[in-house]
This record gives sequence, C-alpha cells and structure tokens, in this order.
Amino acid sequence: MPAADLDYLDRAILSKLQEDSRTIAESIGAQIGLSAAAVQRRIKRLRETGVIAREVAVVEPKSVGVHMTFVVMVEMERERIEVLDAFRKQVLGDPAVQQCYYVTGTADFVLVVACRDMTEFEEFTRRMFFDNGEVRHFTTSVVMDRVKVGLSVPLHGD
Amino acid sequence: MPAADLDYLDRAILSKLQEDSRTIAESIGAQIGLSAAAVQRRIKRLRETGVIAREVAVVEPKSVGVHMTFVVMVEMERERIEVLDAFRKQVLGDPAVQQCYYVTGTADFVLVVACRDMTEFEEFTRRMFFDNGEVRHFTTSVVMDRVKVGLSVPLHGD
DNA sequence: ACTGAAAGCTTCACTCT
DNA sequence: AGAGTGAAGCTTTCAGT
Repeated sequence: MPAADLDYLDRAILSKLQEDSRTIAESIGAQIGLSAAAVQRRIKRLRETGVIAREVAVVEPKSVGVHMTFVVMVEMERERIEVLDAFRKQVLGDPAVQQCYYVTGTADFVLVVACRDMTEFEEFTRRMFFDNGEVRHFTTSVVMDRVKVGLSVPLHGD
Repeated sequence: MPAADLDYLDRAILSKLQEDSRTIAESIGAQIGLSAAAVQRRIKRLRETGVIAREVAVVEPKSVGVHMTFVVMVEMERERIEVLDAFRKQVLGDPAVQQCYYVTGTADFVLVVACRDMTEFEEFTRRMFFDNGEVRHFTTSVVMDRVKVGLSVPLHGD
C-alpha cells in the first residue's frame, strides 16, 4: 500500500476510528465539518484501498482466562530463508502468538505471547522452540503490566 | 474484570469479532446456530461487561507514511515506583508508542514504537530516553518484517 | 430464546458546486 | 472529483410471545 494521498479530513476520520471503530459517521462529520454521507464515502474508500486494514474487537484477556503475557526474543540457528519462513509459518498458525516481529540485532524474532497460565506457556515453548532444531536460543520476559496495548499509528497531527 | 462466565457460544462470537468486528450478527448466528437477536444480546452483554474492551480500526502504517517500527528494551536507573510511574505516563502520552510492557528480566520495559522514518525515531529517543535522567540504558531493534500483528487472545478451541 | 416491528446507520442515486 | 440531500436497504434494538 504505497501511501494513498490522504487529506487532513481522512486523517481525522482515521484518528477517530482508531480510537473507536463504532463511532458513527454523523458524529465524526459534526466534528470535522462534513456530512454523514461524505464521511461514509471516505470510510468506504479507506477500507477499499486498504488504509483501514481491518476492524477488530479487542478482548480483555483476563475475562477469558488468559492471565499471562510474555515477550520472547528468539535467536535462530541459521538465518537461511527456508528456516526463517518455516518459523514464520509456525508463528502465524499458533493462536498463542499475538505478535511476531522479525528484527535486526542479536535476536531474530520478537514475540508477544498470551497464555492462560505458566503451564500453557511451557507447552508453548516446547512446541515452538524445543521441538524446533533451528532455534538456537530464546529469552523470556514475563509481562507484569500491560502499560499500553494498541495498534494505533501516529497520524501527524496527534 | 475477573473472568465472566462465558459459554462456548460467547467464545465463538468473540472469536469471530476478534477477526472482524463488522461481521453481522445474522452471519455469526448462522454459523453457531443462534438467531441474530440472540447474538446481538450476547454481544451487547460482552461489551457492557468489558469482555469486549474496545472495537478499533487497524490502520496500515505505510499508507499513512509510517514506514518504520522498532522494538525497544528500556532499563531504568532505579526501580522506584515514582520513576516507573512517571515513565508510564510519558509512554501513554506519546503517540509513537504503540505498546509498552513492564517486564521481568534485565530490561524493565519493552516498547513497540512506530515512526515515519529514522529521523522521527531519533527525535523520539531524545525526548523519551536522553532527556530522561532515569533511563539507564536502552537497546533498539529495527523491525524488518511485521510477521504477525494483532491483539487477538487465544480462546481455548481455536 | 425466537419472532416481528421500530429505530438507527449506511448506501445509493441524484443534483449541485 | 467531491459535497450535500433524500430515499432505499440493511443491521440492530426493543416488544411481545
């Protein structure tokens, strides 16, 4: 998605929807000086062009029995494309992995992992790391506080 | 929100809405064997009880000119409550910080930071770390690939 | 929990600038 | 092209069963 040309109105709309995707067009329009229909049209276009990639419900983990979050740094044995791609695939298919970044530095991947408890995390490490000969090393940080959790992108005039 | 009692239908609904919050109740109902109204009522309750914390639009960063993501490990000078809280506050107010976790281990905080470019990130490090006497050390990893990005929580039968 | 009516939001066609 | 208005369409909400 190579930078669609968005004016300040589009950005204002995105800013609202990043906060709460259920904000109705009429209310957004009132705040930025546009009719509801005009806002709708823009939202539609933002969705179609992929600027709005998806709209999701954020579930409170504790309310569904998921009490622990971990940040895991993973170092692979070899940085061969095949090895990396296989790991990527495994990560994409594992529901415990909320996020995975391929990064520069000593670690190759940074994972954010959500589990019900420590036992479930141990099972996770086994299937993801110990049963995988290509993982050289991993270090786990237990999350004590989720200070800020979101996917909001900074939109210049924030 | 200490674990509301959710049955498998609630979990199925959450699973759908985590994927796409615009999935209409009728379609969810058809898949799990419930009327649209019943699904609606459950969704309403899930929202009111905070199981669904929020509903947000996920913006594709590149489409708004945000081309770089970083994972930053931060080590504080002292682990005094005051110091930590001040940092938390700063993080919450900074739009470049997508996520911040307070963690065990050598680092105190793990940050996911989104910026337009390297220059903006350098400005960020200055205001967040260098101008802050309480930050002892930080290490930056540049994200080369956002393999998996989401906030979806594992719901047992996934 | 389901059905059907009412309300609300979005979408479309049309017109205007 | 993009903005506003008003009607049609769809989704959600609220009664009543």
